[in-house]
Amino acid sequence: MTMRRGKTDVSKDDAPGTQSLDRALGLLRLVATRAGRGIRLSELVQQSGLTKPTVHRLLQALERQGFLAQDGVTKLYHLGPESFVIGTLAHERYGIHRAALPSLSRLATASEDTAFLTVRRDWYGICLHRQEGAFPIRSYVLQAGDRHPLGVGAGSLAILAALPPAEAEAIIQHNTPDLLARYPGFPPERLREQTALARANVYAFNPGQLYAGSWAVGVAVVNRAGQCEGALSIAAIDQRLQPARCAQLVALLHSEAERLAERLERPAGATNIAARARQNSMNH
Amino acid sequence: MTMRRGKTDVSKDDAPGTQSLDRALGLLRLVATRAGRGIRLSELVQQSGLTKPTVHRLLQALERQGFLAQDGVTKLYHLGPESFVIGTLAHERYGIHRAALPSLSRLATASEDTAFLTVRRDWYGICLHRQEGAFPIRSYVLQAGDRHPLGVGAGSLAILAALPPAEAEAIIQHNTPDLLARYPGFPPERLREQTALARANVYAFNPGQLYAGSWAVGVAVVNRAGQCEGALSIAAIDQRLQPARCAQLVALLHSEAERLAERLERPAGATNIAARARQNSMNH
DNA sequence: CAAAATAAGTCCATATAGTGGACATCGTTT
DNA sequence: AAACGATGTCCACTATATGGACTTATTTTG
Repeated sequence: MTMRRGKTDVSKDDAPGTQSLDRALGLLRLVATRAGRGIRLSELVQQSGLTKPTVHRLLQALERQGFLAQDGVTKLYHLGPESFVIGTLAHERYGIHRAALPSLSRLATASEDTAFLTVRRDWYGICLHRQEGAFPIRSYVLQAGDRHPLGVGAGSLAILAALPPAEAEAIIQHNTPDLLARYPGFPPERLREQTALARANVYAFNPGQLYAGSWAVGVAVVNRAGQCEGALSIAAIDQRLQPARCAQLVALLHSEAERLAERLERPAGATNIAARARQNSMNH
Repeated sequence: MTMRRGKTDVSKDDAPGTQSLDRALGLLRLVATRAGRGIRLSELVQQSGLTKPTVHRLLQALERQGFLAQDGVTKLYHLGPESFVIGTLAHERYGIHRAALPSLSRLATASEDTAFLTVRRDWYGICLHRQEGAFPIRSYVLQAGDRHPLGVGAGSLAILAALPPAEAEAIIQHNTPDLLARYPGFPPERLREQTALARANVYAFNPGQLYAGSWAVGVAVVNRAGQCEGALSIAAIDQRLQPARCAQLVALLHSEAERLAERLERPAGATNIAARARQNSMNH
């Protein structure tokens, strides 16, 4: 999440020829983090570590191109229509979100708590969707757009545990500095234990480690090829995740994860690939 | 669609301080155009008018950031996971796509032809989704991601006709050079006639003007505030769009457009608990 | 209601960061 | 096995993005 300028740059954006592009896309991602709420220029300056003129200029360009939109009154920056279009078109390849919506609805309705869809991206888990249930006490610990190191949070941990052990270990090692610096509740050693436990249980459990009182359970969505596509999870206050109920919810999650995996096997509107490919030669 | 380098630059990307960013985002958009199919480096070079090293470097950066992904075997560039994430998060603000899917399914099933969702972006109409029906003869004139000047195509024309006349006229004037250069079937004068006709009919009709034999009808999706959010359309071969059947399809489109408009009135991101709970019954 | 503080937005001299011609490499076609 | 077409790389040059200093708008405070 750090984007320092100058030689002290920590993040390894060191490939040449594209500094401003990296910066701009980083900003775009930051705005996405606050999806629906909007974000102020000053906060972007602070979060990115860039100077104000630079941030402003990049935001202007992103807005001109339609990837961002600024509210004329509040001055808050939001995702723009092009972001929506791009994402909609990407759905053809990464359609888990669309496919997961019914499952999330059912989970939220049945459990009355909050259901989440998390996907992996590099060494992080990203919350793509949050579906609230009827129960009146809700935690706002995890919002759509939030990204945490894999293993931090129930859905994220479920994904980590579903990966080949060697890969999971490599990810933990990669994330170690970040974990030590920003996640006091998640020392790498503890993450290893919990990953092993989650692997054995075939579900992940987070008893309020990120924020006390905010508990959650999650299960991975694994396709026929054995690859993990994401995770479904349910968060609730601790009283509502005691063993008996927890087991029920895990069963529910497993059943929905399986349904979702099946649905992913056959992408909804897609025609057969060969026909599509042949169509390409039609365009001049 | 033109991105020439040097002083001859035609497109007015002339705001300073962000040349490479503009170029990169243009490339991202080009890749999105070929969503699902992928696009070659050489084609991007050709389409963008940029040099090969530049395109390559920008693509590398976009890939490093996750907005693009390159197929290791075919070398084709596709939209990457970050594009999907960004778009998913933007859905909260621009959710017409998600909301329209059931309508598109019903339209494709009922008509057996191909149903489209088109949205406006600046002076263009963008095809966001294509839902194929059972009828075996299908045209591939319009694909998800394609963008044409507003008025070119049934959905696009429906949007143009739904705008305030003054705005529509401004759009046509803005697009005039592009229309004359690239759309021989759509001289501005003809577009004016057709817009007026579509406005009077409350549906748009395209009798194979883009490609002979590929006919289509479209209607605008207008919210309670009178704003046009997009358009639904159906394309078929000419034999299947003769007056009697055309009238049927228009009726079908109107009913779906109305349902969609209603659904858009209560955005999914609203905090209202009751509304949320009601949203849950979306699962089919 | 001034005055101070905080935020957004702008300018322009400077050097750093991106550019593209030329070259290297890989895979396919004849 | 030689020619072609495509992707990918290098590096000298200068066009380009940068950010310190400044202005303007909006909110908070004494």
